[in-house]
Amino acid sequence: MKKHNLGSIAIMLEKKFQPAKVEERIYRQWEEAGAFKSQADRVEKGVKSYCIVIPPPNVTGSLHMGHALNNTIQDILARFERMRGKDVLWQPGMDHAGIATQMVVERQLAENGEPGRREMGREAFIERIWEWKEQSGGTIINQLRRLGASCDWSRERFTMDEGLSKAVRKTFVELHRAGLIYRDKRLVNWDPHFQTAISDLEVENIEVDGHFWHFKYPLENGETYEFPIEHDEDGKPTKWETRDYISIATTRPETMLGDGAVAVHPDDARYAPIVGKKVLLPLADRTIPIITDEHADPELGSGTVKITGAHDFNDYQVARRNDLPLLVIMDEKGNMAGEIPEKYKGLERFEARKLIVKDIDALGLLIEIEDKKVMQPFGDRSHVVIEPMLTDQWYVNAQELAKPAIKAVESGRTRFVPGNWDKTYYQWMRNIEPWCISRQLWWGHQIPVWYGPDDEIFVAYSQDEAQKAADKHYGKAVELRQDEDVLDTWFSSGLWAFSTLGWPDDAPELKRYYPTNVLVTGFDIIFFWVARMMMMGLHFMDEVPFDTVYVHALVRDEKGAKMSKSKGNVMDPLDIVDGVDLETLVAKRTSNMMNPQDAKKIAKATRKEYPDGIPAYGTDALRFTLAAMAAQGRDVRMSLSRVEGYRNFSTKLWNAARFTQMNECSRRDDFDPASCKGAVNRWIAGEMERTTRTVTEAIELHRYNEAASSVYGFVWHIYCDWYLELIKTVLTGDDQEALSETREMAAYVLDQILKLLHPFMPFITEELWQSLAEQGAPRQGLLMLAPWPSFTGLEDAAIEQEIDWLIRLITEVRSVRAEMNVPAGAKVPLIFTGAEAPLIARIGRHEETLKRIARLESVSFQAEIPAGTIQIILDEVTIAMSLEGIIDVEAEVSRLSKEIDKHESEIKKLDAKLGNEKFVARAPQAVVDEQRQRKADAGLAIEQLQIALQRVQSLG
RNA sequence: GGGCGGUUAGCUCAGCUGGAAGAGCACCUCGUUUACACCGAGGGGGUCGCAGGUUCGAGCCCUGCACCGCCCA
Repeated sequence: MKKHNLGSIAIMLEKKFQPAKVEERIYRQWEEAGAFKSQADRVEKGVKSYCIVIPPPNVTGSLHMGHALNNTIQDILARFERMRGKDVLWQPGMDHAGIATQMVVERQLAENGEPGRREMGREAFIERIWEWKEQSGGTIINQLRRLGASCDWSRERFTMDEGLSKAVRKTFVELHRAGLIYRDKRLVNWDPHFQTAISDLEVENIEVDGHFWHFKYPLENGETYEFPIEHDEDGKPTKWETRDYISIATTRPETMLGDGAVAVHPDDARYAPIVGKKVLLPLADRTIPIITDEHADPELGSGTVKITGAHDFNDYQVARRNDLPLLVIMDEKGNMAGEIPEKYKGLERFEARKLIVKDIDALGLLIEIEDKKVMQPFGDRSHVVIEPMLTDQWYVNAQELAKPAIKAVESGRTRFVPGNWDKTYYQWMRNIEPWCISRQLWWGHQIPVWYGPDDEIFVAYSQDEAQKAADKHYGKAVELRQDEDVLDTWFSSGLWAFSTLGWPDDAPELKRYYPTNVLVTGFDIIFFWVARMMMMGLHFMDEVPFDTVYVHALVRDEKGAKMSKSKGNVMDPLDIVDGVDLETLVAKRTSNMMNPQDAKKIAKATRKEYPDGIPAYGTDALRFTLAAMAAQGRDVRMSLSRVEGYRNFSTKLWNAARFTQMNECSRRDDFDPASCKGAVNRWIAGEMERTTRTVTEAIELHRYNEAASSVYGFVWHIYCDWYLELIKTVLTGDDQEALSETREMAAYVLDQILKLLHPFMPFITEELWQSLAEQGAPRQGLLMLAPWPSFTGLEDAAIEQEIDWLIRLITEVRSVRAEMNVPAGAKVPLIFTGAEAPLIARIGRHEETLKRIARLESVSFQAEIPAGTIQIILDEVTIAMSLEGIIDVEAEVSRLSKEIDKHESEIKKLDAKLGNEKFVARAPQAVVDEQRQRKADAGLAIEQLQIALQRVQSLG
């Protein structure tokens, strides 16, 4: 390497970017500079605000690929808008995750052999959770820092904070006063493990191998009827049998003890004779009626359905319609209870099932057991079978709140990107059910409801206030007890977009940042969260919480499978950043498994897929991969080869910077790219303008993949492949004027590249920005806070055409050399024929470069094509390469013939088009002209190629 | 059953308003040229799922079908 005098301060860049060495330092610099901070008090004219609220990760959570994608996109937007001069607030925080957190701490207590939650009591347990939160909660927040997330951490919020809790209480009280929160007894999804109600959304319906048990329910008093058992072609019964029972089928035999009726379809003729009669419910020793209801499907099984109103959602509707009793036959643990025979009381529900089937069989009433796939509901946290249960709970009238929320999207006040997600939103919102908000947990916002001695309800902001109201109501001091339940975590998350900004207080942030600009989220929580924020935001703020909801894809594994612990295909984003050895990876994937029996299989697959573990690629490579793959409306398949490719890209950029450094490409403060005289410099200025525009527009439109690939292509295939190659002659030449212009331009363009790339690759760009500061004019500050580039007027069609021609020429020469197996070191003469003055001048401008890059011995002009040469046809000129002694005539004939074929088939296609009168008549003139021009060009090329062909053939 | 999406190079995917089928990776050949082998140069590779239709013209618009995925019931 040639030594340059760079002065005493400049230290040559290392050969490669080393993320592990740099990332932490850079992040600290940003934080120390206060670069992430929003400035609600900034009053300069024209400074616009830009706000994103983070989808609050769960306090128990740790970073997965979904978070990495979600937060990379948010960070791209935050950094982009910050550089565009906006006052950006990216509001971070976490939610308290009622069930999950309680579960974690309870498990910890059990592992330590400490007293359980109930033994220690509510207050002590909650204290314990806070302790846990301080020590090990929120690991995800630090992991987000590793991703480079530029959140305003000084404003971090937690849904259990005092401020947010105040917001929750106010919301509850006001909705209650408005009649939009009420208490009701309905069927809920009951989780027998956690012993709490959960929402529909926390229930996963999974298809499992189950059974259809067919029982006989005998008719009361031994009555009989004729039941058709054979039919003719028209479906008319031809044979009957006498039955003294009705046949029912169930997937859940244990619920039969709670049956209130047997239903048949009103049009089902088979059962018409016995409708209204009663059957004797086996084991339970009571009778139940045979009723008609549309719910019974004549096609399914025997066409009858037993109705257990208190333990099935469909049956519940039937029971209500038909005024049937709702018999609760299980307790909160899922054990049999209530008005049932003694022998079943206290039995666990699946034990009870076995016994009941056995007992029915013993009575001779079991007809058959059919194998059947059944959809079974499971708690998404507890993984136990969810039990529909009839309980008293608090509800939000979601139907009412949904009305304005639907309207807001219909009218475009909030817009989904990509647009088709609004259908999902509508579908959910228009069929919304009452929202059960109470949870039988301890961790969360305790419901601000107090009960008097006679269960009179007092809803208030505080105990004091409730007490006052109660004392007034009763006319004396009474003892109140607060509702023991807490609110659904999503109740507080629903307020997130404004509670984090200070509501209900009159905070400056609320005024400045609400409504927020964009919400970035995965489609899986449109229901959970987006819908609820829309409802709450519109109700309490009278304004939508965000203008745009950008819905990104799910991150899947390389094969397209959803990442999950149980499949053992989870990839930890930080393992891609930092690298991980095989044993650690295997251990991670096989620990704390729900199905430990899968561990072996998963370990084996992991060893096979990553025999050497995963190398460290750094944060920038991961982020760029996610951005480049985040095309709208598509899932992201995480592929390490893509990450590797983008890691290579960062190395490429790094080395381009090294190159400029070695060549003393120093920045000049007042440099104006429009001032350049050199053709190559003017050309790169135009390309830079185009790329800047594309990247800017693409980010604005949330086309992250397009922005990423545009800047990628510019850096690698324009700046590195061509620009830096084309300027090498100037850099080593002695034209001082051209040299300084070129050095300044090279440095200038690199600076713009760093800016354009910064939102995607914040670390390497900031590092280079600072390293290159040592050379040339002093930096004003961090790249993170540097202004986003914007150019006009640098594009020049003539220059573009010139450099494009030069590039095509070089490519042609290289291609011929490769095909003719000209040794890489061999320099050959190049002879132009048919070149007119402007072209000769153009060639003159690039002669040195041309000779260097195309490995030419000389460039000359002649009237005739010399013998013993190979010809290249480029537009109107024929270019001869003198390859005396090394021409492979056969290869050349085949090369030229192939070229001719290509043009001929092109002409054929064009002829077909142009020969079509309708095309000529109806297509736009410009299109027709273009086709004609193309045909002319192809014809000319063929002519020249044929001449070349003849010459070569004459050699052989 | 209802809804949404997908099917383009060996793989992963772009392709926006209909007007010359693209990228990355992989593959083949060559290569110590003043940044980079995590590199450079050159090259091969496509019935755009199938069948109709609209249009001067369809990967793109319409209809039907097949297969795959997701959500809801």
